[in-house]
Amino acid sequence: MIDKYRDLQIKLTPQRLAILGFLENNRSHPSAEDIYRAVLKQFPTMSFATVYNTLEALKSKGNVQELKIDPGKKRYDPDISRHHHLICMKCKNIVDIFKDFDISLSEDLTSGFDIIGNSIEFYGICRSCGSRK
Amino acid sequence: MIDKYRDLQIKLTPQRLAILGFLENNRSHPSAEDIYRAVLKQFPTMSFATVYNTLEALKSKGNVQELKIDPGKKRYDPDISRHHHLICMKCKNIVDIFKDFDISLSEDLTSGFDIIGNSIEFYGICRSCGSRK
DNA sequence: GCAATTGACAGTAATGATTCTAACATGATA
DNA sequence: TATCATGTTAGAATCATTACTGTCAATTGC
Repeated sequence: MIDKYRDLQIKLTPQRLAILGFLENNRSHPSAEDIYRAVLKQFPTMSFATVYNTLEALKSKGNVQELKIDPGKKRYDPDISRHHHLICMKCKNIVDIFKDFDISLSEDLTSGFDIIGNSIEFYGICRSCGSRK
Repeated sequence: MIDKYRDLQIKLTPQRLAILGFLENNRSHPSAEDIYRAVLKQFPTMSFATVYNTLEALKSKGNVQELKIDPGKKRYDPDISRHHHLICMKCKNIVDIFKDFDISLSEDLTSGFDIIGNSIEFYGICRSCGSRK
């Protein structure tokens, strides 16, 4: 576990390992609060500051990506491979979409921007929200 | 001006007309505060509540769309035609991209969601931020 | 035309997410 | 061991947003 994250080049404290452990293989795209709540069980003194600090460290090392999908709160995705998201407009559940789309921009559309990347979000209603009415 | 917005089916008060006037042909994707500041010149008693209420009314009538691009604050786009956005990762400037991409999802990728729409964001560095270093 | 209802307004309070701060603890290094 | 950098913590501060309240103006039914 420790070996796995050694190349992150950040100090691996117990709190950070707990956060990393919670994020590992986590497909739920948790918010800072979700992470806080989960890690609180192991570390009752955990504070939000530590969660945010750790997320910031992981983000800057490119080990976690911040999702802007949910207005009002950030959500975090430990899967940094290229993929897209599908979000339920009712319950805000997010699922991953692994498919490549060709959406390159021709020079005349970039307004002089240096393009670095893109992301695609799909919106809809998930099965359980749809069947609830 | 009034005629133009009559079909909105909302009461057209002077404050609302000022907001509508500011939004008309506005390509800056303003935040609630941008709108508040702009309209404050005409209506020194304007309050944030009125800005948010009006935006909510316009949104529910489908006359404005809320952008989730900028984490920490919502931004609003009076252009409701289908288009995408390119955002500067430094200054958060947003420019419109008018181009159609074919990004439909095949049935096996939807996880049972009823798909309603999608949006594409491009990320990069705008000319002035790039030349600043 | 006149009360009653509705909707909008401004101001303010409350909330929720995030960031900041200062004190303390810990670990690595010399 | 002493020093230094970094991480943790609790709480305060901040920012965007939402909710609430009393007031007022426009609109409706009579």
